[in-house]
Amino acid sequence: MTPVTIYDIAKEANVSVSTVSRVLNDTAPVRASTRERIMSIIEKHQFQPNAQARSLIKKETGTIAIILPDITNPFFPEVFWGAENAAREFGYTLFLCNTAGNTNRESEYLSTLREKRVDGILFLGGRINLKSCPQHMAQEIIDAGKHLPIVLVNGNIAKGSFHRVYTNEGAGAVLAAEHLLALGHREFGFLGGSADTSTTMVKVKALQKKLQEHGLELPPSRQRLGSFSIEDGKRSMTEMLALDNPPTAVICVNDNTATGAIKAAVEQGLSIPQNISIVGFDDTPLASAVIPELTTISQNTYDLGNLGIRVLHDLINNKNPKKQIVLEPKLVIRQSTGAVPCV
Amino acid sequence: MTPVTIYDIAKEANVSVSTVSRVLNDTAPVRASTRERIMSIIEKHQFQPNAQARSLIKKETGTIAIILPDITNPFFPEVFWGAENAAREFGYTLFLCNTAGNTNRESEYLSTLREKRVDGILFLGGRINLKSCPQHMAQEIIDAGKHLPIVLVNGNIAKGSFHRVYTNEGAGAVLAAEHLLALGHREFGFLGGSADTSTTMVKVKALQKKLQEHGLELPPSRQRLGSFSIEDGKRSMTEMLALDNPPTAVICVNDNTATGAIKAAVEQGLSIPQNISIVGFDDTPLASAVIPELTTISQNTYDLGNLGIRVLHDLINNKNPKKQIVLEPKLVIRQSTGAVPCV
DNA sequence: TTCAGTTATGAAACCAATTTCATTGTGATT
DNA sequence: AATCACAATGAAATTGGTTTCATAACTGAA
Repeated sequence: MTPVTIYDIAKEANVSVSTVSRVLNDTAPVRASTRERIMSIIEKHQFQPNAQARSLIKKETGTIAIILPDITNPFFPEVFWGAENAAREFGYTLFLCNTAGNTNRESEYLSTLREKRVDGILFLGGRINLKSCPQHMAQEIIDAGKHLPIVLVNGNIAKGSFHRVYTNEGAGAVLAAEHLLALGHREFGFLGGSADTSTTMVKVKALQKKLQEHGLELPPSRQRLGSFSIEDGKRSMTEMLALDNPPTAVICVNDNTATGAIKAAVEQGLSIPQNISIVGFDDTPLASAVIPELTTISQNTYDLGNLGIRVLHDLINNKNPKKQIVLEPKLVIRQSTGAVPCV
Repeated sequence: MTPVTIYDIAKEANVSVSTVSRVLNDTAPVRASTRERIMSIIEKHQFQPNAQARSLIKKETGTIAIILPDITNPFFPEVFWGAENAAREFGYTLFLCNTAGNTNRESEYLSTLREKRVDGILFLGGRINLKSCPQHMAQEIIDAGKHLPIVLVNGNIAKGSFHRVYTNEGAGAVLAAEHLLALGHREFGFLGGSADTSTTMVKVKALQKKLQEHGLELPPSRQRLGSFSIEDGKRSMTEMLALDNPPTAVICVNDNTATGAIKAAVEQGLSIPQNISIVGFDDTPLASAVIPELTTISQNTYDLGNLGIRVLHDLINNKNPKKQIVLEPKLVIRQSTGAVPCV
């Protein structure tokens, strides 16, 4: 039951623990015959050195944590997958910490992770995604940052000096707008997300600016915020369709809400894209699963995680990575957008 | 930069480390004034005890690993979420390990996790989901099981004596069949999954048996296996619709393939459920996102993870949990099934 | 006042590895 | 044969905590 230790191996092989350690880590020459004898004893007992003891002295755990709001949102598993593959390259194991948008949970995890001496933290969403995350609200994150490397993905903290990897979401909103403008649309709507998240407001702002350039506007009645869920997208879209002047083109904060929007439109007897065009965001698997398939803005989700870990790895090894990496989104045209309907 | 240790605290407070440890763990009475003095020094330095050092002597890490095939498959995030909430109750942090169906990766993770002395492992999919996972193929898992507690979720290993939590998937297939039989269907098809996974074959077997009871059969031409993806579901469904005698009711291995099936049917100009009925499996978010919404078999995905951790926790604490927990699936009727079309 | 029983504390052992330093053995060079 | 370089190994310190054991100080009862 009690696991065998390096001392047990040493004893059975009639050598000192130093020698066993050398065999284990190939850190100094050991006579071939001795090495083989030790190895066979290791095999026999299926001995595995205790990583706790090792990291105690090495001052590194080979462990990184990913903190994110909601793994059941299909955007995040893709980020995780990108992160995990990079982590594997460098030999890290990953803690996954869901905060469920709960600030307490965020703080708790931050504290636990510091106790467990993770080598670094990849932080997505939560507080760092607030429209403005003021310093006092992010104190635990800033404090944690003093003790270990942290990389922020798709977010920021006012006055924080964290390394960041993020998508230019404003540019994404502009891509969507340009696509719809080219199709002749002039009546726009925006759907989903909550007003205190930057992922929402950055898009709204960029969209408004772009429309203004074309002498168009995005009236408050055609901005319906809320949460990031399918249900909420559906509800909001239903409301928007009941307006006196409903939009002919709707841009959504993510694919979830866009899916909800499609459902609402279909329920109202509308055809997509004949009667109304809908654009999603993120290009999650949902985008191509839905009928009609969603035109959406892809944001290199996999790379967000993958690059995040690479930056973190450099940070851990004092390699001075670039402070910011900005990824440019792409427009993916599918079936949910088309020419403006004739009036 | 170098983190402060319990020795630093002790020195600054003019006490021994034992006393600081007592304050930290409340393991023996400490004079109030001393306690306060120590506490304030701890606060001042934001001292956090090193969990590595602690677990070295306590022989527990407060860490559990979840091994699963593919976190981007929407079934698994829900399992993880259930697991995480139970884990939090007991104070565990979770490693997440994606194997991507790769046996090597599975073995590697198993080895790393043992080195890192996780308190236990929750194992889903992968080898344990093979139609028959023979002992020699699962040797690493069995070996790992000798050294630490493992709970299998939705899977099994021949001759292994692991604790298990799983859904009665055969019963789920029967529920789907009964629903469709009641709607008058007599021409059935089955879609998706790979022939060497038990999650696929259990359903096929149960379905065949049920149909036989009604004097019906499931000919090989109407069983199209493959992978678990949307794309594959679509491809298989297209093939099946090209048969001389296409089915009027199709049961799918999961919601992904069912979604693919819907897309294929729609592409062929069929209406659902007027021309053909489709049933999914798992009740993932996809099931209610898709249009028409999927009739599907719900398998208490959240509980699978949540109960899995509870069993594991009992196992870790020698509390002798039940060897098996079987969850019964439920039929969720939505829009993708209807009466058999008149001939 | 003395004795027992707590309360409060420190010294040192322990956990399981790595690493430094010292020592011995070996073969090659002069 | 003496010297040197390096191969091969062990003893002991170190990492940062927890825990046991011993002891000093205090409290209340006899």
